[in-house]
Amino acid sequence: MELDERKAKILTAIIQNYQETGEPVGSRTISKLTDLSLSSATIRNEMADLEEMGLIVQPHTSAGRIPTDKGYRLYVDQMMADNRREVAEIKDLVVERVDRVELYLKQMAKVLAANTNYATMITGPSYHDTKLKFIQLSRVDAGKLLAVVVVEGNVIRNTIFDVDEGLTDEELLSLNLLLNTKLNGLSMREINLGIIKDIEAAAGAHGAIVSQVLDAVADAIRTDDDMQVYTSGATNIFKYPELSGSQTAQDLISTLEDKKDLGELVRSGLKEEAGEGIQVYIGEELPVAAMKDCSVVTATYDLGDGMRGSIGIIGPKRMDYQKVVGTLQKVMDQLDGAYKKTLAIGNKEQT
Amino acid sequence: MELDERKAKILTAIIQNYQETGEPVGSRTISKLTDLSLSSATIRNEMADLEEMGLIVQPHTSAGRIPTDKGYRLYVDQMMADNRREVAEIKDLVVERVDRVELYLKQMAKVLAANTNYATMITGPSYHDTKLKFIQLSRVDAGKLLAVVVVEGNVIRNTIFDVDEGLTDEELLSLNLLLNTKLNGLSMREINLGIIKDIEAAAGAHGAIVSQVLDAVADAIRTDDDMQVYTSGATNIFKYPELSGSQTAQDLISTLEDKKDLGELVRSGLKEEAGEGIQVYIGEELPVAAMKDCSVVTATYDLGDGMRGSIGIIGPKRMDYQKVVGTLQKVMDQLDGAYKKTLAIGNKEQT
DNA sequence: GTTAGCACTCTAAACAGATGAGTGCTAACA
DNA sequence: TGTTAGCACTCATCTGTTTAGAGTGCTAAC
Repeated sequence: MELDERKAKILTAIIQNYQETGEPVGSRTISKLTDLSLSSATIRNEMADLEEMGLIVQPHTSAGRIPTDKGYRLYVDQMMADNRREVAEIKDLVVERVDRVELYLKQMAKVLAANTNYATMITGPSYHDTKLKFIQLSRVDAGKLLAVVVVEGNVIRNTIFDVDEGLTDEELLSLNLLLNTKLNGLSMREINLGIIKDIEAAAGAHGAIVSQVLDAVADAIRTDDDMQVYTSGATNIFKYPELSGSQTAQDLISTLEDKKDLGELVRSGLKEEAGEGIQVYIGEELPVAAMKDCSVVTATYDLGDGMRGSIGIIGPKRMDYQKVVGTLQKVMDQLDGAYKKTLAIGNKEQT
Repeated sequence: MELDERKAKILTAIIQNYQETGEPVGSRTISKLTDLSLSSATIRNEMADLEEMGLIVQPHTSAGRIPTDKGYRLYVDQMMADNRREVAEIKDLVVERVDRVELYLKQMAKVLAANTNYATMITGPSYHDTKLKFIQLSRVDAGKLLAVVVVEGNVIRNTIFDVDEGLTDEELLSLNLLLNTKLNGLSMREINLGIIKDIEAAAGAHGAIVSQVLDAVADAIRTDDDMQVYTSGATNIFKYPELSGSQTAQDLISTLEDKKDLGELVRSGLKEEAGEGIQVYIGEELPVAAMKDCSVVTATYDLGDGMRGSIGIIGPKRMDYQKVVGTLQKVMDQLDGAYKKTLAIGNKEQT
């Protein structure tokens, strides 16, 4: 069986109507809705075909049809490109006084959730490819050092750690100088054994302490919870009856609260960098069981300086894919390198 | 009407049975449950009295009775002290490698939620009374300074801020020295205009920069979101049918996600330091409308060094007050100054 | 003061039609 | 050959009714 243009139109109409109403859509509705000017009987014949092809199903006899995962997949892959709707301006994208990427992302999650009416998640960037900008060791207590690390994007990390040997103030000063000279501009990934050896040698008598320091630096850069995930708008799922059925809602909210699965989900999307970076997962395609009634659209953002992470929007299968993809696309465009600018403005306001 | 001992026993029995089952409890049940060996008819008479006193109600005619807010209040205030049950050991209180109070509290929230089966929230400590331990200014970019502030408890805060004047390395060094000398051991609250003037004078030519720096320090100490609130176990509310009724659940989860109301709620509790610091809010007593079907038990923790905040446990009105209060009491005992010890261990493991 | 007995109330569950949306099929039509 | 009108059929949903059971309040007896 082949999907001719008329069938495609009908499928699109079903998907779009179901998206709005959440109710199975019948042949009469389609007959009136489309500009095909066909009777409901004809539509019925076509719908029978579409059902045979596995693109739509009836929840029960004598009910209208709803799209299957396969139907959505077809829709997303082929039909959406055609009539790309102009995306409404994103409101409330007021990002004020942000001197930390984390806050920026949190705000972004909130704004996206408010704009789309779906749940959103954003993973914090991984800092492995981010360049070191500044390292500062200071003594806090006797035997306790504070390491402050600033990386590109003015992201600040710090740890307190113990050192075995005592250091004089002068030694600390020269160690600081040494570290900054040797490491400045390098990313964590680029710091290899050779460089470490180099620094140890240069540190002379206190070479032993270097590895301790570098460990602490690595520790500081690695975000606290391995990878941070910010979620927002979890309660939006209550807006969709098919999701707020007790068990589903519970599992979903749990998943969103837990955030562990989410990181996993998004990370897997990060690897395959196909297309324009926006990916759509529909129902069973998702690796997380709790989400089998959902669709997730993910995108990879790049704040510049190697700060890359991803954004996911979680909604019912009947989510407005066009709007979501469009919004995400738009946000990505805005985000692309935009952080630095915002940062600059933010800092100016702050003083 | 007076509440004699028998009535009290019956009220207690009703509350405890309702706590377990969540169903209105009838006279027969009480008759069998208590050791009063009274017939259901007698119990009925007593229950009619209790109802008249406003301590219990029938959801509808021909249903059993459930406690009112007033009934719970009486129970919590008077009857709980008597037979304080021995609290089960708190499991999973594994606090590993924590060098930040924030993480510690997050873990604590999780553990409490898992142990009680209620939702929990913990507010981060306010640092206004915490003593400054160490301040470090460093130049990151031209015209951009990084201020790192360490307070008691090894809590580290930082900001990047712009300065108008250029500073030489020597000037920066002496400014650092000056700040540490003048401010060490003081809390934010203790830094008054006199001290600021003092420092400005001592800074000489660069006196103007001092206020900028102090602003930044204050900014750094103030936690990012004014006051941080960590929540956990929000989905536990689905375990209680009377809360998971669509609208209530939605509002509640929203409230927990939003966290703003929570801070308010807990903050108000912080002021009145009555009793042993543990307070119980029942239903309408709560200032947050979304929580009118809930009870909240709050406690104030003190990690030492002025780091004080509070823990709240949110559950249905029929929550196990004894267990919750007991658990909270226990956690408070463990927490009392325990953070420092944990911190020390954590740091040792880390190196 | 306590208890047994009984009539009464009200909820929840179970059941039975009635309704109507929607289908599939067939036959007629262009 | 594709399209349409008509019709019988299905089934979820709604509505009203019945039934069972839990629990009460009251009264009268102990």
